[in-house]
Amino acid sequence: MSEKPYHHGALEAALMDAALDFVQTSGIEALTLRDLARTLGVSPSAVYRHFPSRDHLVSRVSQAARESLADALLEARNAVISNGRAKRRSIERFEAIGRAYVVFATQHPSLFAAAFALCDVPPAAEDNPSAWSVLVDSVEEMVVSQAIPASRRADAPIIAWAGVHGLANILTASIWPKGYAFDNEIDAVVTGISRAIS
Amino acid sequence: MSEKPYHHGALEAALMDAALDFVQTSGIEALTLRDLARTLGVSPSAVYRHFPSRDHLVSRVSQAARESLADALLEARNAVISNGRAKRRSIERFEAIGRAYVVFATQHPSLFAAAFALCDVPPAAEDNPSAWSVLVDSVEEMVVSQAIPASRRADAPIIAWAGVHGLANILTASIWPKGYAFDNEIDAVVTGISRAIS
DNA sequence: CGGAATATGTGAACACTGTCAACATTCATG
DNA sequence: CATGAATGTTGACAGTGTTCACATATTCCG
Repeated sequence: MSEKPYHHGALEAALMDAALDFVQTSGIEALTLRDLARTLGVSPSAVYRHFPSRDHLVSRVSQAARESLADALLEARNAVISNGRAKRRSIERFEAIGRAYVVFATQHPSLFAAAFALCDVPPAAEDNPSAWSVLVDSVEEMVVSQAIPASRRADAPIIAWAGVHGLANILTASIWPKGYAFDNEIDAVVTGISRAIS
Repeated sequence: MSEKPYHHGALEAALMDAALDFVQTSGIEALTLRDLARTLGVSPSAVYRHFPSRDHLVSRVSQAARESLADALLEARNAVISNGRAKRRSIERFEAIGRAYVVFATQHPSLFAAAFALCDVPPAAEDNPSAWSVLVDSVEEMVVSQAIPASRRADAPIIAWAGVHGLANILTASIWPKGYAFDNEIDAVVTGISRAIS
């Protein structure tokens, strides 16, 4: 029945959860240590027992966002029902990943922005491979299934990432030329990427 | 000989200049009204005689950055020496624009980031067409010279913008998979875009 | 010309932020 | 049980955007 135990018990995890919630609704730059502490019923300086600075907290949130994105990509890849040959299946998976990337950005714009917000605190060394390696693996699958020539093995991931990342940024940055509809252009870019790496 | 005239004379222009200088070296989020006022030898609240809020100032800086970018694109386009046919020339111009986009971003990363920093204050209605219309015009030139099929007229600008914008963001956001060199990938993406819209 | 209206700059305040040092409380481990 | 480590609090500091009352210069009109 103790109303307020002196120790929270799991502040670090609670901070991460609350921070992620807040970022999704208000954007990462609006995230405030004092707000966070307030909603958790905790003093502002308590945060410093778990994060050396606000930037470190933001960096962890950013990392979590990247993992969310990677999960969404993998899920989309695995959701592809493929009754065709390996060649066609590899292409369908690749395009599903590309679409999922842009869809994730439009459905969770603040999270997506947070995922790639450049923070002063560098992310942990081996942290971003996840989404990247999903892409690289998908390209490799296309190579072995002979959907694309092996000579494109190196460049294809960059080309693909640039395409979907650019479209995602354009769509979420409210810089959008009039007269273009979202879904049509997702298709245009994804199929364009497929042509580019064929 | 008056050491400090009460009125600055051209504060608004001076503010814009100083702000642009500052942004190029320190990034737009580090820009501070008080710093700005300090370097201009002026009181912080003087800024409010020319900009309703910091966000409006930032919005103007962002707009100026976009104009810089558009200028760089046009310059690159016009620098193409074309002794070939119209068809080949249109492609060379198009690719020069694409390269210039990415090069601008890598040479002025803070300015590029500022150009597309989403600010709470919406940019003036017809402000971003410039860079966009350079691209659209270039695509149109390729269509009339029959370098690309007319059926791609609508999608080509989006595909191209997504590609170079994505690469530019990836290169400047310090999210760069190891083992890839900048220049090689600029080439890979630009030529990839050309294939995508052919 | 001269005075009034207007434009521009100043100073002091307000609420807010991240951060830190000193102190309080609880937990864990000998 | 006692002692040190872990965790949370309080109060402060400098710095921020913003506003309000006031000071000064410029412009404009009779």
